[in-house]
Amino acid sequence: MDAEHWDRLGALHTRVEQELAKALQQHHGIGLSEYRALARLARADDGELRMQELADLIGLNQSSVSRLASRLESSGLTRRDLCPDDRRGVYSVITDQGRDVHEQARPTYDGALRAALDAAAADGHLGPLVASLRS
Amino acid sequence: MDAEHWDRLGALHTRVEQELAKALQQHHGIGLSEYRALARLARADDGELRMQELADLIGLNQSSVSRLASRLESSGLTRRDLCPDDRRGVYSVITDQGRDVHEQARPTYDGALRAALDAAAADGHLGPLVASLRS
DNA sequence: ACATCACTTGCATGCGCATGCATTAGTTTC
DNA sequence: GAAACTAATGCATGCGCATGCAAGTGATGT
Repeated sequence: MDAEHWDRLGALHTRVEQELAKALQQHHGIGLSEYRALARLARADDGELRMQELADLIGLNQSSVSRLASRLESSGLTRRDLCPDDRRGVYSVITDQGRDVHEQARPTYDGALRAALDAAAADGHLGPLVASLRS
Repeated sequence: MDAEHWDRLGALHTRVEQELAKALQQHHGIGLSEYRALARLARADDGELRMQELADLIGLNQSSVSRLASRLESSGLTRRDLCPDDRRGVYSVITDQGRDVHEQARPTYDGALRAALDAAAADGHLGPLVASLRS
């Protein structure tokens, strides 16, 4: 895995993420980070996670997650809940509406992922890489 | 390759790219896109590429590349050159100083890539993925 | 003339870094 | 032991930056 191969992987990543983002934005009005946060919350116990946990799980830093939670909150997809035993802590909790949006968006996401990978596999430059990832 | 695997690949990508960016910024005062543009220009014929070519090669928008070229230009690493036979076109051309910076930065980039991948390989969650990429 | 192409520019968005505020934990002092 | 200081932790906010999209500018071709 040299710089050349990493470049190709980056190209693949960029393309696929762009397609995923476009599909989610178009069909559900949410971004990629929003979707991933909802997905993590949906499978968490009680649908809630501490901010920093969420940050680690979706690979964003703490401040980005704070703003992300604000966006989700103002869309009614999550709410904030104070941690009872440590009043510094805040839970981000998925709402019923958030679960609905996630349920509806999941097939969009999965489908767009398959489509994007298929398209990349047909690309002469990226095809072999995709094939090796799928094996 | 389902959503779960794609998530892991994204996590790996994010981590490694961050390390690469940090290393380049710290040791050479340039960002990742700047480095990649220099690398592409350095190996192009006469060290020059049309804007759109460069955009395709590094996976950025054409408008982003226009701004990227501006940044490189104001740092003296590239210059713009009008295309003689098609006056709509603009070449971005690497300067001697740009080649120097690229030569100096390349080992930093390659070393940071190796280090980041080694670190990820040691991670229980990402290790298998890195191993499969390296095979 | 009109459409197209290559690039630039205005604008909005999402991100990371540095910082600040509130809370908690640990340590010293009396 | 209680009060007071000093970190350390969890999150929010100000700021700047790179990016994408959409509209604009100028050159080319038909």
